[in-house]
Amino acid sequence: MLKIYNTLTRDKQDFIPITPGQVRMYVCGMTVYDYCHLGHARVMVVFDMAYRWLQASGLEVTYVRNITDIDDKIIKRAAENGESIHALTQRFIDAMHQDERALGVLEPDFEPRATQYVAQMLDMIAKLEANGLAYRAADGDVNYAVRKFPGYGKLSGKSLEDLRAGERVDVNDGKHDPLDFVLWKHAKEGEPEEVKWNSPWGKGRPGWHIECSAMGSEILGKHFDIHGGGADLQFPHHENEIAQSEGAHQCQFVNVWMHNGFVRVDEEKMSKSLGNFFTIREVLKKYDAEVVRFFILRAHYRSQLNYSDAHLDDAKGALTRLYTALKNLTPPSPLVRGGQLAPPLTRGERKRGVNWEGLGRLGGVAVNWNEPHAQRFKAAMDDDFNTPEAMAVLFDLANEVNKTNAPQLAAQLRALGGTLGLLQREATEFLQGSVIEGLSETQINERIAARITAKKAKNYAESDRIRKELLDAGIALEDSAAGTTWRRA
RNA sequence: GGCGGGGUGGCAGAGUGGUCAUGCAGCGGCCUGCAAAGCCGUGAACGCCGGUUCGAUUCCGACCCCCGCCUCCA
Repeated sequence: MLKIYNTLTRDKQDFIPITPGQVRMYVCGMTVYDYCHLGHARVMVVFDMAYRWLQASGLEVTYVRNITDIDDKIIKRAAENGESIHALTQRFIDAMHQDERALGVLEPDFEPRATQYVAQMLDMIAKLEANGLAYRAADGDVNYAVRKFPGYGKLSGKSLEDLRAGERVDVNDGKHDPLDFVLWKHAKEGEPEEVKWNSPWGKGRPGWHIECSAMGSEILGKHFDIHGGGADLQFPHHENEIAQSEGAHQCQFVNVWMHNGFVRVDEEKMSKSLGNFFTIREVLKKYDAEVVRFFILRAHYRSQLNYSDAHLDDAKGALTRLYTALKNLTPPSPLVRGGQLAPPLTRGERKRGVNWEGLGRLGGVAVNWNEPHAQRFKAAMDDDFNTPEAMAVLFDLANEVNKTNAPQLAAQLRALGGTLGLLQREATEFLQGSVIEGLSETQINERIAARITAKKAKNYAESDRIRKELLDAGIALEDSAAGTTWRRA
């Protein structure tokens, strides 16, 4: 039985879908005005992991992750660049998809863009107004009247009084209460036509919070199973979503709220506002994408994760151990193409019936769920997606593989790794790496041949010299009964 | 200040009322021409102070420290 920690109730509870056998999950995605950083990578990977595990558990999952493609920062950035909003957002949406594919993140079932759901947002604002929860302020904006919604603060555990005490808000602009938030921003002079929509309240654009409420309920319904996002969205974003959705529909919005922990750098939260972020593409120049995915999944999704090169190196070493166990023992996933990390199935592929058909079927290698390691793995994952524990099982299994050389255990290792989106490549491809600086594969093989000749002549000084030379070039040699192989050091 | 989450061995990171996390690093051994990889063995931890208990890192209380949210933020 899968248990999930629910931020709303602050405890781990059995996960019971609203509709038996089906899960509807919504995750707050990116605001696309820049490249994604490692913090975004964590959201993508963490909820991709959850998506995979829910499916592996036999549930039919509808996964929605939105794109915010209208927002103050976007407008500002487009103006700075002298490019249209659409051109800017499309550019970064494309970049985001590239990053996701590299990290082995499956495409969500729906990726709605805010600008495509303005009608639904207006509809929702109208409902809120009709229910006495929204009002038009003197400055023309339509605001949510926080005081009128009795449950406000239930997610974040804050009361309106608490919030007011700690207020650092500026004096305002027509709000009845400083904590009221904007649902509809009225258009101002000088703003491009591209960011204006007609509404009963005049031309303008939607506030950020209403976007997710509207897209979520439009695609998944008024009441759905799981809503996720980064821990920083808990307040006010998710709190406001609850106020909007429950205020408009008069029913419970979401059963389980999931929040992932932050990525930190030098003991500080990594964020755009602090300017201390590493973009995914920057990191991928230096580290294999699967190493990054492994690094993220090696920590529990709710804990904080400190980023540093040393930690990435550590993750690389650990993943190398797993792939070493797989070396020469199992075929790679047939779905791996061109050395890429387990690529996502496209919607088309899934419609044609290409899917996992149960746990671990990613690469066509099925998990044997009766096997003890698989049972431990499942128990760990069912306990609030305890990926660190599940990975420990993977290492235990790797040890068994190394001892026994049993192909079925190696296949099991690969299959279990597949449920996390890991270990689907050919082992030597991972171990040797796609980019070798300085030496070509031919050159490496020439050196190895020369060393073998020297060894046969018992000229160990020369063979050791060649080995050292290659090691200095980042190539480690390994002799075995079957011959000499190499990997990147 | 309010609310929330933490402090585990050299590093990373799970977990548990009473023999094992796991990975990297260390140490000893096997294997090897020597290495590497692998295997076997091994040292090393639970912020501080009380309490409950036969026994607490794990439960309870106080204290210290750290982090996040309260402003856009994954």
